[in-house]
Amino acid sequence: MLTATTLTSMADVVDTVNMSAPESPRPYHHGQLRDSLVQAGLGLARAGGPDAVVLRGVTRQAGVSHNAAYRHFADRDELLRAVCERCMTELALLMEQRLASVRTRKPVERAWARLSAIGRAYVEFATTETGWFRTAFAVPQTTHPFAPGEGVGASGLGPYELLGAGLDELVAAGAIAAGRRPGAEYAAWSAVHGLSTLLTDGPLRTLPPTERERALDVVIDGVRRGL
Amino acid sequence: MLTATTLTSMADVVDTVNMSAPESPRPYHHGQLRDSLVQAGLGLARAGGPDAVVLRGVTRQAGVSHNAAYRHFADRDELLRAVCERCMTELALLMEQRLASVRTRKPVERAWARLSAIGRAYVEFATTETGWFRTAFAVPQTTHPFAPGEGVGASGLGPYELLGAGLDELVAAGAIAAGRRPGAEYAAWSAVHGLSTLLTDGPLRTLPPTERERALDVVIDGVRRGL
DNA sequence: TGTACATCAGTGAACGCGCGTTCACTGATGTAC
DNA sequence: TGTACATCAGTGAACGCGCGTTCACTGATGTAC
Repeated sequence: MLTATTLTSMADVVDTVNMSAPESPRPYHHGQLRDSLVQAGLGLARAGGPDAVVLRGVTRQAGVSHNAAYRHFADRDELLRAVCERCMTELALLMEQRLASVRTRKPVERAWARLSAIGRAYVEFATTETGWFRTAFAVPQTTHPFAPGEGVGASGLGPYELLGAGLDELVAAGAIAAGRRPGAEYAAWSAVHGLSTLLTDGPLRTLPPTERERALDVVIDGVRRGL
Repeated sequence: MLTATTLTSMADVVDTVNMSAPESPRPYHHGQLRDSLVQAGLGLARAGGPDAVVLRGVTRQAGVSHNAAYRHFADRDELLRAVCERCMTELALLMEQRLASVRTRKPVERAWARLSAIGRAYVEFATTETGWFRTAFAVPQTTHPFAPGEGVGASGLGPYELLGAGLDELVAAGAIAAGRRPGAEYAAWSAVHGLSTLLTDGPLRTLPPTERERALDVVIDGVRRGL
């Protein structure tokens, strides 16, 4: 059940929404307002992070009166939740995309390359789509995090499950001992998530690109050695 | 130049500010309003994070009209910056405190224990003082991050320098090869920072305490093995 | 030591902003007969 | 096939909130003579 588009095509969708609104005077009944509002929210999140996802903003972009949103969302939180989930999906999609381009065939080498791709995609997403990255993790506190089946990519797996699968592959390929598998998510995930937040909102946000690359190499290598 | 108090005493200070305001009718000239405002900001940050540090809030708590703040800060950002720095100081102080209680004498063992203490203090701060932790890293974007001498603890070192010193000790003690030292901050810092944010604002925020401990162990162990 | 006066540190009222949310409403749609 | 009517999906005006910031002001302080 893939509803979100890929990274590149997403920009087009958002632009389309922006541009078509003033052109053709929409009929009284919008038809797919809910989708349009989430789409608009995605655009706002991309540029300004979770705080930019406001009811009046999305309705404005959809060319509709502000309280029309209440026909589709109970309140702002419900809208934000929907947008957060889509951001998570975008992350999953990028991870899948980067995973798919791993060419190596040798099992052990391949398993490591895939884990590395997962981690690098994560950091890539954070640095190139900072607004979405921040939004993906800004789920309203009332929400139970990571309900199964939410924010999943084309494979039906979310970012967290993709990481888990990557670690499983490592064991299956004999790259790491099965005894090292339990809890490995914590180490790997913490490392890439930490680097991501340090580079985007944190004290490393002014790091020049070459140094960013170096930091990424060190972190990915650290995870591998740590396992 | 140690201005901030320790973790435990800080609560008392904030409470004192809260309670003394209505009791004694303050003279027209406050005397140390700037300090009081930052102190109040620290209290707000503790409970509600960076967004809670608002001009009208700190002046309210200091028992002063809202625009009195403009005698001491150019705008809200300047106030927030001051509060952020104090939060960073609190983090440094906790790290120093936990470092000081490392008893082991054997050099190699001691160096590892000290690095572990640094990492654990970091995560402890994030989970027990979440508001301060979030605020410490919410420095307004206009600020250059980590200007030297800012947010330092009693030793004159900030959190980042403390970590660097810990890694240096590891080399000095012969616990790790000197060749592994460059860039090691990135790996270690990313790991503990990532776990901290996942546990506080992220998808791991609902993890039960015992599982949190386990995650922390895995991450700290992963850093050590990674080095 | 006394006094005029500049300077400093507060006050209180007001403005404008954008927001979430509610209200009574109206136009469009679909369904039962 | 035609029509009454319930239901759905929008509209537009309004409320209240808390915020940052500015304005003209006033009380307190300190300093030059």
